[in-house]
Amino acid sequence: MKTRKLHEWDLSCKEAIEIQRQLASQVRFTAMKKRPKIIAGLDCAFSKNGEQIFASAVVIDLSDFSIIETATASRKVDFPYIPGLLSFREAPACIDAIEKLKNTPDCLIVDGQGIAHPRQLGIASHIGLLIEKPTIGCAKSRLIGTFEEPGNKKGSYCPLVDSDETIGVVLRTRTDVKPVFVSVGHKCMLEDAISIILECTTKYRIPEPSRLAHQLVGQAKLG
DNA sequence: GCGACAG
DNA sequence: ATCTTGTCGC
Repeated sequence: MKTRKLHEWDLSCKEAIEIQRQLASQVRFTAMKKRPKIIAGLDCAFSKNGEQIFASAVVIDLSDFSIIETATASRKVDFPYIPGLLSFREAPACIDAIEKLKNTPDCLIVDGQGIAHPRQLGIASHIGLLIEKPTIGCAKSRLIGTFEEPGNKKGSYCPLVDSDETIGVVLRTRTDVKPVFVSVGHKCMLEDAISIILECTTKYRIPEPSRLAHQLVGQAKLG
């Protein structure tokens, strides 16, 4: 699928932060029109020496979780890992993989935060703006915000709060298993994000699209 | 200055 | 993210 170029990627931290501030105002929180049928998962991995980054996208049919299409890409790493600036390190490779997809998913789940970010522009939101499609951030740990421990049953969740605002939820995707951090990426509402993540989660803690993308990128990294 | 800090 | 095997438990 097509993506658009919103800015350069060869940036200093200061420039990257300024771009995040500018892009954050473009994020939209609109209700998802229809229940998504085709969903994609995205994930990255790095070579042992840390010089190469790999990204993979897996498109699945939500009705039966069958894989419709997959794509992988790799390139040289050119930005360090800095909390809050993750997208400048991983998004370029992700975009490469996304551009190889022939199908256009109704929604894309990204490994990381959406608006639950210091400047409301986590990697899920950033990628959402680049592809102009609904995106959801599903992270395995917290970046910012405070929260109470959700009930231990699958489906229970607690708000993730920052400055008196609900920026996401801490969601239990499996009974008695560590919860995940879900936040809106772009073009959807928190309620959409929660239901979609739960709908995509079956046997494991991580939603199926993301889990499959993780497996695939692990393969791509090997050879 | 100290502690926190997606992947 | 990455370095890494077996092992306890349902």
